[in-house]
Amino acid sequence: MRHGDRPWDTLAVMPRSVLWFRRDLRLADHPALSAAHELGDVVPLFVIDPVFVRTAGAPRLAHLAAVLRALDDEMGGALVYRHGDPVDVVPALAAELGVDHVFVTRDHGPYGRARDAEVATRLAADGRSLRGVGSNYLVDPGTVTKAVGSPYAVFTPFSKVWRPLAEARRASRPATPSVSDVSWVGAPTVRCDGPFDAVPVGVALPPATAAAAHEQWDAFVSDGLDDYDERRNLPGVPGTSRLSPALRWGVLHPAQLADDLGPSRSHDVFLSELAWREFYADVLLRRPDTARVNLNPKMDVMVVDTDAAARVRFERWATGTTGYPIVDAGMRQLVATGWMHNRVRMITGSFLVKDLHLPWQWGARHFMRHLVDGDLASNSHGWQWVAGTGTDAAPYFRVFNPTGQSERFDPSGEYIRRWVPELADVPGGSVHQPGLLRPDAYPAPMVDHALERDEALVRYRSMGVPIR
DNA sequence: TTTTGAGTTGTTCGA
DNA sequence: GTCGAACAACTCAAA
Repeated sequence: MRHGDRPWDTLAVMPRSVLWFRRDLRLADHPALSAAHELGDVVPLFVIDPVFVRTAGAPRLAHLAAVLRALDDEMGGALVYRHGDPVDVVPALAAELGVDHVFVTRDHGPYGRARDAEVATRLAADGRSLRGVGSNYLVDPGTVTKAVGSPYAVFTPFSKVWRPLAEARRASRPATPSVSDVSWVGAPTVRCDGPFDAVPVGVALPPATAAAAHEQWDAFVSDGLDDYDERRNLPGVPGTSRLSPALRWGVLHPAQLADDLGPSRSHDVFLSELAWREFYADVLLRRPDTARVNLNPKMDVMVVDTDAAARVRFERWATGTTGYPIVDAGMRQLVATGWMHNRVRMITGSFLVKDLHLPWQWGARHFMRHLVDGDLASNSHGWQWVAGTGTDAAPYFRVFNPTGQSERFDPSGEYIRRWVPELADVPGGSVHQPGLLRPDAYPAPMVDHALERDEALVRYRSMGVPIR
């Protein structure tokens, strides 16, 4: 928008508030929207924050752009985009519009909380307010505590407290105003431009519209959810909902998924996965530094490799040329599509930490750059779980065997053949055996798993301190 | 107050 | 091939 160009002056109605969208890119089941709507006409805003654009890979940006386009369409093209640091942009827009309130869904991440605190301060200096309503979770991070008030560091006790709270949240939520009831006050002269328009889209992205996400969920509920317990671990079959990107951006709220869950074992396992997401958000809220450092400080003395040779090993891992088919398949699926099956996230993660002896932070950063569903809390603590530095109560000697995992969870080799095309002709189960595969076309295993497993155990034992 | 038992996702070895 | 033990020892709630 050019300086001095004030489209608001020509509007027939005066907006009463701004709804600043961040990770809540939907119109249904949206408490902040409901609250804003009660005050009157709403200006919907999305701020293109250079901090995000800088750190996000192409599929991530492309998916976000598609989601925003879909949301904008639902609002009849009213969505207002602004570029820049929200700390400057949001108070400036509120002043320009003369609105007293900026509504948001509360953000519980380290960056989001610091940003929102600063925005709130700036708005308050002007006599305006930032009003946080609702969250992207069934239970707000920070609510689940032990009897003494301290947070949980182990999942199972957390989830026992979480479940009834989640059910209460699911059962009681504000009515969603119908889209036609909301008076969006947009500005047609303010277009989405800049980095988003230049995003190359060469991969199949997750559903961007709320309708498509709901359709995908309904399809999963009718065909998949009942077998979730068994099939979720098989990367070669569509046994998961694949809705993590929709949850990441708030195209769906987890309450909408929980609505359809019953008492069966498989449904319960799915609810547990939602609980894990909320557990990790809770841990990161209470320990914002654990996106970078070990949750368990006793693990800080653990020796990891960071020299030039380590960087070379990291490159082979990142490019999917380790010579371990299941690892390479996963790493290539990640880069090609912006998504990786969860079972394979664990296998590739374990390989980076325990076979290559690299810092989990290197793997976490790579995942965050590429994952369309990349969520700081789930990603950081998923990695810490694999590395044995985080919330896992199990001892350190749990080391994944990439070949064994491959044989167990991709027995037919279907997943491997899909993502490692040079092995497409290798028949049946022989596709799991590294070192015996097309030596002309496929790399030999870069390390010997048995040796590196021993090396990892030696390093853990040599810390000379209790593990926890 | 102290003790006890279970804890997302594992592997290997030896009987 | 299947099965239990060993790996080694923290957190948390219930008894």
